[in-house]
Amino acid sequence: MRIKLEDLNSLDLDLTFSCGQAFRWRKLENSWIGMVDDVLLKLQLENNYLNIQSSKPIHESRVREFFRFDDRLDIIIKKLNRNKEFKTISSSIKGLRLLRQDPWECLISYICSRNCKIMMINRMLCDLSKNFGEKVTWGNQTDYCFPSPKIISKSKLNELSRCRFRFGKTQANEVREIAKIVCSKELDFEKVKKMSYPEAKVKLMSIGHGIGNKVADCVLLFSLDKLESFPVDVWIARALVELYSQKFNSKLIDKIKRKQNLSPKEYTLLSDFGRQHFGKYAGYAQEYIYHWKRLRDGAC
DNA sequence: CCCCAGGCACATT
DNA sequence: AATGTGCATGGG
Repeated sequence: MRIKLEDLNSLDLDLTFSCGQAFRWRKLENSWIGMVDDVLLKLQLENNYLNIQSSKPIHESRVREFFRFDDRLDIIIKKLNRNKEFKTISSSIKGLRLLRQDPWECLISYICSRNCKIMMINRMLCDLSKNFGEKVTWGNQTDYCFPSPKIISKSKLNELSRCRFRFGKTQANEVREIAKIVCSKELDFEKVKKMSYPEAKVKLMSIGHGIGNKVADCVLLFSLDKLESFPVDVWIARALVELYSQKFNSKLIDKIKRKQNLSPKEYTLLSDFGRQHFGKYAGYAQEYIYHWKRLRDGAC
């Protein structure tokens, strides 16, 4: 199968899969390999086409949904470019798309992301999949489905904590507790998806077990269609200081430069700034700024 | 050996 | 409401 792209700037696979939004995709020569639902995909760009090979049939509409091809990237970037600081950034980053990920996998991914390097996040999620997910083999490629909430909820803490979590059994327990809450439908992603951004964020944060401001905003942006979400991590905070220093007081700026943790109020101040500044596509701006700042400061 | 990484929960002030 | 601390892995 192949999907015709709007133009050459509407998709860059390297940027989209290595910018730190999704964690289990891998590059093999000229293509990217990973899972969508229980299907193993091999993706390749060729001129204006996205070529898709899959371990079993997958509908084109599902791939379009995953890549958010319903978002007109050219129009979104054009709107964001009215901000002159952003225009400079976006001029060097073409074809970075937000993905529409599975909310359950996305939530666990960002639980694992806390205070952790991206390389280690990748590994934790691959450990989880390899140890608890269903194996998929296709030719000489092997991958694993992300384990269901049910499987994780019934796992033993000792086995779960073999997945090399940043905070060991404490974090394994968080993952398992969240799995139980998802199984019980106390957290129903389809319902959260229908809520407004503020309502949805309150709902996610009410769960606890490691879901704070940052984790909630990432899940809302990357899997629950809340494109106005503007997650603030250390990189975004530093980028905002660099780009818009005149907008913040010197105490906050100093705190960010010293790499001290932000209070909930300070988080909200920065996230609200992003939203007010960039509007309903603030999340796209966030991801471009995140990638730009990391590249600039030589993050690995 | 040192450092610190897409934070959060909880105790203390 | 702000600040401090435990969490406890593993790569550079």
